[in-house]
Amino acid sequence: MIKLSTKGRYGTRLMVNLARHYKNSNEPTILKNVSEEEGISIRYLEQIIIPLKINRLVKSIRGAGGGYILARKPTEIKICDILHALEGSCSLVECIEDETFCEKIKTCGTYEIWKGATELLRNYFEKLTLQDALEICEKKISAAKKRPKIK
Amino acid sequence: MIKLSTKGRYGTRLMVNLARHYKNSNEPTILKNVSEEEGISIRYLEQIIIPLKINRLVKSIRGAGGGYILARKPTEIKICDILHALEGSCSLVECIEDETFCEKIKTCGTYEIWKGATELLRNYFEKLTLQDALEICEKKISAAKKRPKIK
DNA sequence: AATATATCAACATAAATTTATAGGAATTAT
DNA sequence: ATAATTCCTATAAATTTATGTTGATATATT
Repeated sequence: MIKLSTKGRYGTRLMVNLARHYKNSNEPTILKNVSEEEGISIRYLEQIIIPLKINRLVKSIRGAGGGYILARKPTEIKICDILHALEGSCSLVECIEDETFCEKIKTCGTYEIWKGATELLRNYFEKLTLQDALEICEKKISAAKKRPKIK
Repeated sequence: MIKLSTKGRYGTRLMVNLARHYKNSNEPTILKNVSEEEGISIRYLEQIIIPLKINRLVKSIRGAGGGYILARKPTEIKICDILHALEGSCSLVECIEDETFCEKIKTCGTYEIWKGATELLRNYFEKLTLQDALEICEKKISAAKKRPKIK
């Protein structure tokens, strides 16, 4: 019903992946590796990373030894920035961004409901950064190592 | 990026429309009228109302003089019920409903982020009822009447 | 200088899902 | 009987999701 698109999901995972490498070294990360680690095809990643580059969330380095790196520190990249870059909006329904989208706004009983939900989400994603995602991620990985899967 | 589907949007508007008639009389409302008032095709409304009927949010009366009526009072129908009926879930990503959907959950840094957002939304839609939508709607309509559009 | 590695770009296409329309069968009040 | 209405199934159109192809461009390594 309310679904985050694959672009949003994959794009965020791509950014978290870059953030992990960013922390370990400043070497650029190649999409081939991201593809293998995240299980997303390179072709699709190529399409998804374009808006992230346009919005200056990542930098590309061409040629052999090239790849992608974060344009800023993980603490300075909000999840909201990523979602916004990947589709230009974070609103649940078109009419919130574009009031001409639906002529019934003036008497619609649902408009305010979707607007409230959109603001909740926007506020939530404004407060979260890549750093938060990174910390969640590393916590889970180290927990998985300490408690190795039996059987 | 994060979009409410037309089923969710139209279905909720359909329910608000029924709620308005519910208040005024107990006569069943026909989809033809809803279609004209909401600007949504009858054929599409017919499809959308099926899950609402299955989930006992509306009752249908067949034949001439038939139509649809709310199964319960507007105060007793949560927006969450409607959204849930229309797709079986209110979660932003599949993996929250179905943990087998993605094998990377154990180490994914984004899972908790989407889960948090989903819970925010769910909590929000749990607290809102059709009655709330109805009140917003009537407030707007009476405001529009008092202050008629000049020009 | 040649080679290998990557991004970059512009397409094309295919599969899946969502959105929307269409035709007619079944049911019921009048 | 007739008209009104839901109910059921099919299909069309649009969009999203994903892969494939070809080749240009940039750069590190040999």
